[in-house]
Amino acid sequence: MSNYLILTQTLKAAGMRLTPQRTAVCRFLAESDEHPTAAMIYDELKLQFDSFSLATVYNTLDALVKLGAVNALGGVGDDSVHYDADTEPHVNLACLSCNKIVDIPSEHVTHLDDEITAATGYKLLGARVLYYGLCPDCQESSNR
Amino acid sequence: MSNYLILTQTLKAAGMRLTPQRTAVCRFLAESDEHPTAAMIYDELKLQFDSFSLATVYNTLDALVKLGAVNALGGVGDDSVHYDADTEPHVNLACLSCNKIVDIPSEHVTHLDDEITAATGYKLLGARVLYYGLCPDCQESSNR
DNA sequence: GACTTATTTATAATAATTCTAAATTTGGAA
DNA sequence: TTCCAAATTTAGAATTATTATAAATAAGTC
Repeated sequence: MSNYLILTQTLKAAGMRLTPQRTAVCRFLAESDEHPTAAMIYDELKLQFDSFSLATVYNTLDALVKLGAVNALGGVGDDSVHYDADTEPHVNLACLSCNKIVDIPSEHVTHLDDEITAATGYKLLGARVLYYGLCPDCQESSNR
Repeated sequence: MSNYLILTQTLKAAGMRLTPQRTAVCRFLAESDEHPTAAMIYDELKLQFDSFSLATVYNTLDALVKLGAVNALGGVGDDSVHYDADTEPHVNLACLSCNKIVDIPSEHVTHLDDEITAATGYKLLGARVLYYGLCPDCQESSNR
């Protein structure tokens, strides 16, 4: 199932209405791999509606986060929260020089959930695994 | 070497002056396992100084984070950043209901560095592994 | 089509963090 | 020690992401 359908069906299954604004937020999230902020989503989508409000963006994002379909990534360098529609276990890897964030799959991260649940009894709702470093390109640049 | 000395020596090694305010922030961080916020540190330490400013707390914390001696944990449920003086590989586990954060050691997290370096060629400089969910106590409360 | 309720909108309110400029303190040099 | 330049602290103002509010609008149901 496409990521877009997962998001919209998640909202519907929770008894929420599928308004044009909400489906637009879901589509934008699903089609982006840029980990957008609420403001980035708003700036883009307001062009598509006669009127459109940041509050609607937050409303939709909060619902998706609470439903576990989207991860909120806070404290990533700038001071706003980035959203990631990929909730499969993976590592976010940020380059401190060029500020790109890439997703990478990880053998060990896929096992973390089970390990943590077994060790603590917490009910896990989400995770953020964020590494910082210098990407290969920027390592080169800094050597020149 | 004690955690307190690591923090103060890190500041000194970076050419920063060891003022009484800064050493107090370092001591508080080193002796706390509560992952305090800037406001929590300020509220406690202002009792020890005739005058004391939140800006000084932020100044010191920002320096320690940039130097890699402290991790900043944002987006944890309340809307302020928590600080963790333990930079050894471990999992931070936050409860979204009571906002407590606990540290837990993890077999898998200790191997993540090697795995990521091998897979990507990045030069890793730091990491934050944050899980969030409901602690056993809060799961009970929400069932009542 | 009318009704009930959820949702959207625009704006105001809140609160964490950053900025600013003046006053103070620091560590080094004479 | 005393002086000096530079770093630091302070208090408060400014900024800004997010949340709350209340009136207007749209959805889904009968």
